[in-house]
Amino acid sequence: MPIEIPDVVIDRLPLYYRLLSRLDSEGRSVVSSQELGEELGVTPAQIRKDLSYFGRFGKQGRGYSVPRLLDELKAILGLDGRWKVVVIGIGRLGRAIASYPGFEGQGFDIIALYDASSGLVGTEIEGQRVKDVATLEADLKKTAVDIGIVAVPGEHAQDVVDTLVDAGVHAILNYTPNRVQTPPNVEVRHINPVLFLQSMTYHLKQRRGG
Amino acid sequence: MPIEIPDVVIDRLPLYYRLLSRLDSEGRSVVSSQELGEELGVTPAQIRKDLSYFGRFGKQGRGYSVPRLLDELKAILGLDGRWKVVVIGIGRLGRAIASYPGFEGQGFDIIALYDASSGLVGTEIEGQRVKDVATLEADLKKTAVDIGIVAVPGEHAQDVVDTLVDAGVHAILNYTPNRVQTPPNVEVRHINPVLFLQSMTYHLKQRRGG
DNA sequence: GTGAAATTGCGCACATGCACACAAACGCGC
DNA sequence: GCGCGTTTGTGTGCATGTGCGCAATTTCAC
Ligand SMILES: NC(=O)c1ccc[n+]([C@@H]2O[C@H](COP(=O)([O-])OP(=O)(O)OC[C@H]3O[C@@H](n4cnc5c(N)ncnc54)[C@H](O)[C@@H]3O)[C@@H](O)[C@H]2O)c1
Ligand SMILES: NC(=O)c1ccc[n+]([C@@H]2O[C@H](COP(=O)([O-])OP(=O)(O)OC[C@H]3O[C@@H](n4cnc5c(N)ncnc54)[C@H](O)[C@@H]3O)[C@@H](O)[C@H]2O)c1
Repeated sequence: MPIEIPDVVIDRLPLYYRLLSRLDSEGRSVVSSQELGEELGVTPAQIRKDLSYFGRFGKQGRGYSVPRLLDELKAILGLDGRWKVVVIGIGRLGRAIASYPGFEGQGFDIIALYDASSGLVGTEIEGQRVKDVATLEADLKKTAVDIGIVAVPGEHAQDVVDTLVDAGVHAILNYTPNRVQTPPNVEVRHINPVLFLQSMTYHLKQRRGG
Repeated sequence: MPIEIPDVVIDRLPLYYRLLSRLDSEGRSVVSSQELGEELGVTPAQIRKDLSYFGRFGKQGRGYSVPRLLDELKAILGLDGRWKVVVIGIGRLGRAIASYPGFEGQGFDIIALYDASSGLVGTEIEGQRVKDVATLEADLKKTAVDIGIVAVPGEHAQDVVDTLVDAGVHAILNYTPNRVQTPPNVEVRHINPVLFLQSMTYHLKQRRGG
């Protein structure tokens, strides 16, 4: 690997991908970095530079072929296959996640749901039988899973993550407010709406007080 | 305002705040930037510099008083009062949000729930009567609201946001996958788990393919 | 076929954010 | 009250990321 690709670039690619998907479904065949930039609120130069890390996909004087660029991004991000996902913690949030069509639609197959409550285990949620979290470890050893989505109460997050990581899961989406420790070769993303609210209140306060 | 405070700094303050809250509840009275840094995975210098934008809260040779620093952060972030929040779209996700105790516990009062479905309007969710979204505009004019949480289907997000913004709401937490346009004086945060998954798959692919 | 308009890819300069390192300040033990 | 270990606040250099500007290339009209 000659050049190292910055993480900020990787984080922007899904945004490009999403916009390209929309343009493609609208039948657009060509688009310029200018137009992409306007739509996403970033500079055209930014987009061109980001894409140039991976190849020369555009044509001068014309722009980018929408289906071509979409395919390239698909390959770069690994969205040309399907990924196996499990959800742990099928409470109110977990149920919303399990029923969200946006995951399946984007190549993420929710192959199992896990909970610890005896009242829930065995029931059907969105056509899936909820399994006992006690069987998670054994299941993971039988069937490799790519991504774990964690929606248990915060105090159990680390335990669940440890089980996932020990069984070879290398990507975790953590909905609990607790930070979890993982080895460096595991990707973790935290979703905590309260942190967003708290940074917004700073700005609200600024606007008022001056 | 002599110095401009970078947004990245503001975004880190809630992390510090959360850790300080925990330490405070554990009875800790003093903490060093070293220890804060270890816990959060950032350098001690980073933390000291961030805090120094707002004042000199530490004591050399000792560290920071936990209750003192907690109070300072509370004041800086505007968490010393309460904020009025409404949730629009009381589907599966909206219900999970409405029932999440983490908002009330941090000073965010969910004062009303809105939906468009006649089947939902009038029903009780978590002790709140679901109101008709048609009354949102009029309600906002009567009672000022600080933050709007949007959990409607993506295609209605812009409409709902326009209503909120027109009525003077300056902070929006958008759970839909659609980006929304707002004037520059409105704070918007997007929560889109799919974007996280898609950046994680890039890294997963890297690890496999090399 | 030729000139004009458009748009990419990229070198380069600038801005921003981060970590280091150190003087100044504090607490504690004796 | 003095010296030693600790830790802050900040000046400074460095790395990283962003935007500008332009040559090279392509399209299109006539
Ligand atoms: N509801 C929200 O909008 C929201 C928002 C942000 C964060 N969160 C976080 O998401 C998590 C879940 O929230 P919720 O509202 O769905 O809570 P919930 O109480 O409705 O659901 C939690 C579920 O996890 C199960 N569980 C408990 N321990 C478990 C374990 N060790 N293994 C597997 N399952 C276990 C419980 O049986 C329950 O079904 C919490 O950490 C919460 O802080 C929720
Ligand atoms: N469920 C998830 O985990 C999840 C995850 C990520 C994103 N999202 C997004 O969150 C949003 C809601 O998801 P959901 O699973 O709760 O969907 P849902 O269909 O269960 O709920 C949507 C609710 O919005 C109401 N609604 C529709 N139009 C409205 C309007 N104009 N004003 C007010 N209310 C209106 C509907 O009556 C319904 O009750 C969607 O945009 C979805 O893409 C959901």
